[in-house]
Amino acid sequence: MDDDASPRWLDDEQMRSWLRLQAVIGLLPALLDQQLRHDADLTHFEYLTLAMLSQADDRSLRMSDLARRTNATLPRLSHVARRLEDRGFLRRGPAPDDGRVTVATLTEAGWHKVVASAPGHARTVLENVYDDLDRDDLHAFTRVLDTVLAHVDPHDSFGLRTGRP
Amino acid sequence: MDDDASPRWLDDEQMRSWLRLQAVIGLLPALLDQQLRHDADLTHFEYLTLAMLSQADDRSLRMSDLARRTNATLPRLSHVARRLEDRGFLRRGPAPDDGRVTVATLTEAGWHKVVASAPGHARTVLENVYDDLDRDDLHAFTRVLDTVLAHVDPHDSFGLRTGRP
DNA sequence: GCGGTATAGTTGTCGCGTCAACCAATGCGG
DNA sequence: CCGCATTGGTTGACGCGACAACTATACCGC
Repeated sequence: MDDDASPRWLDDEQMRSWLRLQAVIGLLPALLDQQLRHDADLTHFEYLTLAMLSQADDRSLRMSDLARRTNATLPRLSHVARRLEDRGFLRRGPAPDDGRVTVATLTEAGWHKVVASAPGHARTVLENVYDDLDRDDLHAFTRVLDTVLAHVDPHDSFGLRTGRP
Repeated sequence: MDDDASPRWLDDEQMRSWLRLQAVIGLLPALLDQQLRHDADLTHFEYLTLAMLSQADDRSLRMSDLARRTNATLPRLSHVARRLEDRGFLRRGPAPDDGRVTVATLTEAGWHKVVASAPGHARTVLENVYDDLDRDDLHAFTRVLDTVLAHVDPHDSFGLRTGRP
């Protein structure tokens, strides 16, 4: 199956690191999801959707832009948007200038929901990831993530790597 | 909802890092899944299951142990094991000493499947994560992951933090 | 301004994972 | 030994996300 002529393997240090990375990738999202479900009755992705809207101009975004910022496919976002709309957290309407476009707008209830949920979410992130990292750790970590991102997100879909100092 | 009295927030550096970590967590698993699905017709989790069995004594493990090593719930593993058994990659049978226990054993076909898929998987991991990290990056990365793991995996379910040098 | 193509979203179907209910075997207190 | 709780696994129902098919609007050449 498309085997390389000279199959390489991870050395001991890389394997040690890889096992840990897999554990973090497996456990951290579940933890964030749990916290938000329990405290705010929101999926992490639902929270992310509302949070992105809350930071946008007029608290509104085109579905496509929202999908890009949340790293979601358009169908996925469409489903989630319907549920969030049913719960009264956002509205969807056609764009005046382009009839194909749908713009999602955060409602007042949605805004309050984000404001109420954000601190608990931030607290979870800080406690689990950043509280025990000193500045050197933090910088090294970010630099490594940037290196990885260059491969995993070659087209810079998130717009994260453009402003590297 | 259970707000702390003094809500904290991520500073700029932490936020920069967090956005990148989220991107990696969102994109890397999808990438590994794609590669294995395409090249080996296996889910990343199916591959992990077979790989763990391949490293165990007699290429056999109790379902509970296998679940722990793959970070899966028992129901999830049970479903996957049925599919893998249907495809002839593993067998399940009762344990002689304890009638409640089921032991999963890798078949010859399953062994060959792992051997055939492993190089492509390793190659993907190396190219996307480790090839561009020098030794200092690697060590710093592992250290940070260990720090994070101490929070997200407090009970050391993976048995990764016991042997830290 | 009319056909053809590209773009933006939505809807339906299917597969996987979670949760709860369930079944089977063990161990243990009397 | 005999309830009865505990442990190990499986099964079924439901929900979310991926993929494909579909609708509708806009753009483009002529």
